Parts: sequence; structure tokens; C-alpha cells
Amino acid sequence: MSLPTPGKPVRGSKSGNHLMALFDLLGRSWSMGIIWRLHEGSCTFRVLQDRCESISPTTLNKRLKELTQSFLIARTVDGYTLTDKGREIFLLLKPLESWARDWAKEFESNE
Amino acid sequence: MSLPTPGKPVRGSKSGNHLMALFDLLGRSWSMGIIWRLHEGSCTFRVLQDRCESISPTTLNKRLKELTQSFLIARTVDGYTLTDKGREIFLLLKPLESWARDWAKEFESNE
DNA sequence: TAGCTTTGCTACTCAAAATGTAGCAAAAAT
DNA sequence: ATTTTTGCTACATTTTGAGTAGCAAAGCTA
Repeated sequence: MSLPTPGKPVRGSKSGNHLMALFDLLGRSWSMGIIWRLHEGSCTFRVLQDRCESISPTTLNKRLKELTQSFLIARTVDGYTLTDKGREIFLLLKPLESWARDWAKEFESNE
Repeated sequence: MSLPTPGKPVRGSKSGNHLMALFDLLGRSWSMGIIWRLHEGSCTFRVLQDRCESISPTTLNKRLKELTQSFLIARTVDGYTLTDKGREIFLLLKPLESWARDWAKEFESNE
């Protein structure tokens, strides 16, 4: 499979830039959502699918493979977990949560 | 145009969750890349297109409209700028940069 | 001020990615 | 042993993004 690997950039970026490779990985549908949901606790494919509500099994499968090969998640006997790296990324994404709440106010006052 | 608005979620997410709306917005191709490049300084469409190297004008145009309507960027007489909100998001994304460098080491040692 | 260039797009066509649904083999439950 | 659940995969369709071409408006140039 062709993956976003640092130094081997993806989707048109010829920069060889690790950050852009990360943006590409996280910038695919459900990537960040999956990391977010997995942080609630390790779980099976099925349970993760339920947590993500509307994700299709095809996409979930694809994202899981990519994220696994990118060392953000790992398979265990009973499903999928965040790796240490995955938990680090989660912590970097976490501040977006409260930011998004404030952001919503812009929409409320401008609509 | 149909946009990711908090409370009016997008791409299958029926949660009404602001964070997921944000994930959806940022999780489109080039969204984070554009924010990153715009932080180098306000610029015109053309210059931004050059900074992003391989982005197509169609996609750049679409992303710019979305990000503008989401209050992350704004138009000025001489192009596009990050808004205060946009600069806030940039600051939240910034830690990913050094993280991505460490991440790259995983790939080097496992390939 | 007439022509030439650059800018900021839009309209198209085509390729890639994501969705939706069906279904199937393996494991687990009954 | 049979049924159910799990973890996918295959396939068809829709949506998204890329890759041109080109055009109207602004700016520069002679």
C-alpha cells in the first residue's frame, strides 16, 4: 500500500517535509476522528465503527491500516489501541476541543 | 455553498459536535497546509498557489472559500490573511511540526 | 491609450477517494 | 451443531480533487 511516509511525500507535495506528510495523513477523512475515539479506550473494529457512527467499514479499514503503518495505532488481541505516538498526537489535538467551542460562537453571532 | 458549520455537521457526522465539524474542515485536502503557508504572511491567490506548490486552482479556490466562511481567513485588498481565529489555529497546529520530526525517526528505524 | 501581461479566478474533463450495501469466512456464543 | 457476531473484502455509485484551458478585470508598457 502507498502510505504517507515522512520523506516520501504524498498527494502532490514534493517537499519531502515531515509536517506535510503528517498533514496529509491527518487530513484524510476520519483520521483525527478515529484517533479521538480510540482515546476513549482500546476496542474492536466493530465498536470503533459504532463510536464513529457514520463511518463506512471500507474507510475505517483503510484508515486503520494507514494509521497502523504510521505507528499511531496498533493491533492487539482484542482490537485496536493508540500507541505512545498516537497518544502524543491526541494530546496535541486536544486543545482543539475547547477552541472549537469558542469558534462556534462566531457562527452563532454571524448567522 | 455547503460548509462545515458547528452544530450543522458534515460528511456523515450527525453528532452536532463542534470538534467534529472542525476535524471535518481541517481534514480536507490542503486545509492545514493553507493555514500553515498563510502564516508566512498575507498574500495573493497566485503567491499562495506557488507556496503550496502542487495545489490546483480549483481546490485552492474551494478551500479559500470554506476557510473564509469559517472565519479562519479573510480577504483584503491585496489578497488573503489569517484572521485572529486563524492565527489561533495555527498556534495549536504548530506543535505538530517538531512532533513530526520525531515521528520521522520511527520510519527511519523501521524501514 | 492601445496592446501585452499578470492575476484571480471558472468551466470543463478525468482520476482518485469515500460511501453504501452485500456478503463471506472465522471466531464466539448458545 | 447451529446461530450470531465480528472483521473484514468486493463491487457499484457518489463525491472530492487534479489538470488542463481559458476568460474577464486590473496593471504595466510603449
